[in-house]
Amino acid sequence: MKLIEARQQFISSWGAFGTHWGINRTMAQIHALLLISADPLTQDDMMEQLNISRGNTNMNIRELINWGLVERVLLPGERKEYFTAEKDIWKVVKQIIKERKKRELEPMLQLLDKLEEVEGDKRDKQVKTFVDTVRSIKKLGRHADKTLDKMIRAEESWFIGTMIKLFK
Amino acid sequence: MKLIEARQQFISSWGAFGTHWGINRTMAQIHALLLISADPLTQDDMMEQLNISRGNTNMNIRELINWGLVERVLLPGERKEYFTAEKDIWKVVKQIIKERKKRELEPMLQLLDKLEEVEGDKRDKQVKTFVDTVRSIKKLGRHADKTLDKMIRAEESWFIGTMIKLFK
DNA sequence: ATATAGTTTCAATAATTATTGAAAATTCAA
DNA sequence: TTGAATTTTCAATAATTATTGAAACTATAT
Repeated sequence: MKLIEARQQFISSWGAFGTHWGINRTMAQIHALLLISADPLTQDDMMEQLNISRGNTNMNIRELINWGLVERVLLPGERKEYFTAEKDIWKVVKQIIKERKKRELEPMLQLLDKLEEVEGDKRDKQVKTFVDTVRSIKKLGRHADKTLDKMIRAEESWFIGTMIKLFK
Repeated sequence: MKLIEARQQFISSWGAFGTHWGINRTMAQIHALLLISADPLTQDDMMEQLNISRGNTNMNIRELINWGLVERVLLPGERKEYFTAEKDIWKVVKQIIKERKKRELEPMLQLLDKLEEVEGDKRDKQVKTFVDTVRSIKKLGRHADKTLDKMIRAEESWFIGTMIKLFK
């Protein structure tokens, strides 16, 4: 397979993969393109390579910057802005975990705290089932939260080494 | 907060949560409803409680069954089908991991194997960047795959105990 | 200051995805 | 069998989400 075709496939499946995880296709494709580009790219480079409009490109680049996955690079003497993605995949994964934890897991845990205090007689089967479900989700959620916290701070080598020992 | 309101909030946020992870709102809401229902429900129960059509209910129940999160229950003497969700949250999490691993992680790893064999001179900067990126994603992906395999087989108590020691 | 290159915004539109509801198929009891 | 109850399918429609492109804005060079 030629490089050009392999790149195309990579970008396209990264995009499809993203959509399965609640990330829009274009955002995932821009990320993919930057991951496999040796040098920083301009908006126009991305528009051309991915066949997308200027507005779409711009919005999704900024979203990737918000996620901490892409950064602006200023090349000396150049007027245009360039963009580059973190290439260290372990760092990328940690960054995504960090963001999703903050955006989704933490608010969910806060809600569960509130819902656990529902009024009513625990001898009522419906009340009991509700409270039990909320409690058990909360318990697992809190463990996940702590575990992910530690992962975010861990080195890849440590992580992989430990996992190998643990799960051998 | 009254039970009725708490249930409503739980269902609604479980639905919103799902949409952030590529799961459709209705499917997540049906799952939520079953999780907090003491007894099995019929399609009509769900239609009424969630205000959704028969077709939508039916399709999403079957999808939940495909995911291994819900099962049909036949009550003696009853003509109608009843449905119930696994209440053990650790089992639910393991089942979701198992399915997503099979549906998304494994095909991605297969693709990466193929893409790694791209033609071209490794001294070419573009080729090198592409291959390096593919390799590093593959490496981390394989570790994740193995780790998740072990998780799927683990007991919750074992998992939590180990994680606490590990990450204390 | 003005012109030009570059970036951002956002209303309009397109594309995608979810939902409905009625018809078809299935199941089961009489 | 027949027919009522129940489940399933799927074309049509609605709702949601993504994308465009042109205008507004900003930064920089002359």
